[in-house]
Amino acid sequence: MEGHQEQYYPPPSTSSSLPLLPPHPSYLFPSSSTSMNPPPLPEPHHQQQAQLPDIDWVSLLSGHHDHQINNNEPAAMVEVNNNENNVIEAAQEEKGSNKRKGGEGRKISVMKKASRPRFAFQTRSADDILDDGYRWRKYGQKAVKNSLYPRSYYRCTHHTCSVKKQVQRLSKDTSIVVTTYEGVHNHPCEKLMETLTPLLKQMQFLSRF
DNA sequence: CGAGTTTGACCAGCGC
DNA sequence: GCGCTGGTCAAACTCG
Repeated sequence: MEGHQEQYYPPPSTSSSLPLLPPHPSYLFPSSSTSMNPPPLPEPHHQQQAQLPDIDWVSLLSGHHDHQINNNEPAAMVEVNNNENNVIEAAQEEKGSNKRKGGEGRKISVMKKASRPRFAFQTRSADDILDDGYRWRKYGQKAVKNSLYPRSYYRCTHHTCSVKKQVQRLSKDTSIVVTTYEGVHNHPCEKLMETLTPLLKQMQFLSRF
């Protein structure tokens, strides 16, 4: 686990009743529909403790399933802050020249994985896919050990954006969907722009008077 | 026909 | 070294 620094939301030591929210688009956009209802915020920490089953967050975030979190409190949200470096772009360039399935490309993607911030959070939803305002393309699905439900892998469809997310439903509580975001979008959210553009125009119009 | 999804194959990392 | 597992690729397929 070198190069990883895990942060928990909320931090185990805090007594605040509301969790800190990571800068994540799902908190800006409605889920599961195009309505403007508030997005599904994580429940307060004490409620999480009472209701949610144990989740192997380390496994979720690191892709490794044998580790355990020492802290006994289940986290509502976990951020893994890695050192941001420029491996990503270098990797993408090299990836383009690599036509082989797996192989070197795989090695590069692992480097990428170790260098990007990741946020995991869970929501209660009947739908696996949260409508977070961005467009995603599914590129894989895998059966996961100790889980009845497969894990789905998505990539942001924006051509300059390499953000990924994993979506998995908990087998212990099938109403809970765990979403792990990897990376940060380098472009505005399409739905946010769609929503705000007419408002901004109206504001500009009104500000003339 | 283009964009997105499905799915089997491949590879790397890790534990034993 | 081997087997297991997670993550990714890419051809085939589906859908609007």
